[in-house]
Amino acid sequence: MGEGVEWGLHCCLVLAWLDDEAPVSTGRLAALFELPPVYLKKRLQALVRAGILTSTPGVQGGFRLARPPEKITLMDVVAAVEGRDEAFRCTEIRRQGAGVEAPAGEFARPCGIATAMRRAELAWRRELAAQTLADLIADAPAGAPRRARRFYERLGS
Amino acid sequence: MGEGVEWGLHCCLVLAWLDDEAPVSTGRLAALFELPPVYLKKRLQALVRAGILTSTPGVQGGFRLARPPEKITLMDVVAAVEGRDEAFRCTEIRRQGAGVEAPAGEFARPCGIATAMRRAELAWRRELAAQTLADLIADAPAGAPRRARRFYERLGS
DNA sequence: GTGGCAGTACTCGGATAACCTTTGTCCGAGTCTAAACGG
DNA sequence: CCGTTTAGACTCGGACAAAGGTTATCCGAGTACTGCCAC
Repeated sequence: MGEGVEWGLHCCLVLAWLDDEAPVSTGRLAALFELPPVYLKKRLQALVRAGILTSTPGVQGGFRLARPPEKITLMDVVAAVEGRDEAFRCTEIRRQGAGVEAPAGEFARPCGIATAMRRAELAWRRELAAQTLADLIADAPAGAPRRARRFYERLGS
Repeated sequence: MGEGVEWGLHCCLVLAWLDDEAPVSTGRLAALFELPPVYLKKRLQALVRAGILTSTPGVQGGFRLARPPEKITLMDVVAAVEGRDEAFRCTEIRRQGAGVEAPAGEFARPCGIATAMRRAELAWRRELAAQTLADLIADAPAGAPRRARRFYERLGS
């Protein structure tokens, strides 16, 4: 899994901490975590396409959360950054080789291996969908949001 | 996730179907699914290193299951092929940027994001560990094992 | 005829290239600010 | 002094290279079979 997921989640968390007063630019977000600014922007654009963030162009522009944190699940962010297709991809090799002699009806039911892998991946998705940004905010250390705000305001000077 | 997982699982299933009469060579396994033989061998070697398969060199050599199918979980195969490290890797970016001003004790507890991601991944692993090769055998179509054996024997001619 | 032996063919194992996804970077389109100018 | 205009600078957005990982391949070490030879 790419590092963009970690970046996206932390950025969303910071955006929630900053209380949506004004859009936060890529440079400011990158400075908050010492990340490469331009590449971070590329990843945030994926979140914009998924409808998790909204972007406002122009000077004083930037990103902000499109929904309240309670309405954004970790699954949303992961799917936006990493893609919506499943990790395990069944290529139906059971039909090749020895499978070409099988009656066609045998492939009506999905491959058992694909089913098992999909079941596991579904458990993963379910767990991710059960956690929202609001839950992360609740579990975060108490001082972190305040420190982020102070750091952000000092950044403007 | 690489395609080697699908290949490895199907090969393990075939090895179980063939009843462990004799080692099955890479070429035979590749023919059973029309896969590139040499690259398939590379992936099976990973299963050997993990102790899931045993390999016997020499003519008439090949691979066989190291344990009965009830003792081989999908998690074992996936971990052997794909690696044992977690998909989400926390790089502790919370300590960078605004985090450098935080008191050291704040980082005693693990990052909430990493915890949430780990929880989801644990659910995935738990689901994979709950399914064994024997379960896949039970759910497979009845005719498939017999057809695999016939195809395999005709391959020797 | 039978036991031993050497040759041979076939197998796994690890080291070696090609392709592709991911990572990282750049420049153009659009927008708000702010200063300058005229009334 | 105030409204308008115009230049500027900063932002996002998508198109463009470089790197690491995965995919695919080749050659070397080892083993069992097979045919041959000696006894």
